[in-house]
Amino acid sequence: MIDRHGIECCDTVEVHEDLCKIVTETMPSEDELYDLAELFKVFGDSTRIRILYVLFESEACVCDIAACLNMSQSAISHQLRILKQSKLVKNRREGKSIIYSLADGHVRTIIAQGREHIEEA
Amino acid sequence: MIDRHGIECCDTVEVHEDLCKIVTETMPSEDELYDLAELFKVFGDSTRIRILYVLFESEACVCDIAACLNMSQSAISHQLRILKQSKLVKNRREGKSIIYSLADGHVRTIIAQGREHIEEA
DNA sequence: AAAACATATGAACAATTATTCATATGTTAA
DNA sequence: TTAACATATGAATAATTGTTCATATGTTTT
Repeated sequence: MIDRHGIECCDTVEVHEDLCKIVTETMPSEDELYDLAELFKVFGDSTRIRILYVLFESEACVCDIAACLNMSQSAISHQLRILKQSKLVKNRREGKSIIYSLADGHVRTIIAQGREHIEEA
Repeated sequence: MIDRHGIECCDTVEVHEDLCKIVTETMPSEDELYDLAELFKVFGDSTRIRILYVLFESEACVCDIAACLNMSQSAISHQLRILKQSKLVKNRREGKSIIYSLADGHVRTIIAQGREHIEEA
């Protein structure tokens, strides 16, 4: 049995083909897989996770977050942009400041599940 | 008010300092933040997500997974190594093959939450 | 109006990473 | 033992990404 890369494959052909059939049926679309990976990439940076932990406690403006995390305004602003693009965070203007807050309950759940996994392992 | 980067910060000093205090208390340790980010990075690649979707259906050997996803054996093997390091996947030998399977229920939960978030947005 | 404040953003650089290619390791069959 | 099979892995390359620096945008105060 030869796959499309020209590599011979192991001999359990029946199981093999059944599995491929089921998988191609249940696998999300290319677009959705891409979006999913993009979403998890956003969680894959400790600066962004720290920002989310700040917002777990309270909404906050950019300079508050920067001060709490002891990082530059620019770095935080760039990261907030990414968090906002993936709709994990929303913002509103209040005078000169822009106040950021969590957009969604999923953020907490996803991070909680991640921590559980790590603690178990 | 000047933060440690020498940038002037906004004027709401009281709220500001209270928030910083609470945040530093509730924020996980540096090590745990790093581990968390590392874990989510693993989900942040569509090839690895596809591999997980294969394993949602059934345990499978490397060449089965490669064939299902139409990718090279080497690419899949490299990615399985990363999935195993983060304990999302486990393996056992069976003759010439190495059979991979999900290590944990958290994998399904985390991916399900991710999909929910995307569908809502 | 100008000055000060708060945030956003483009360019650049360093660091990380996914895949390919070649090859090594380990298992089974002849 | 030798050949074939299944998987793992090191090196190399291309692509992505986080931060800094400089500067732009938008708001408020004087």
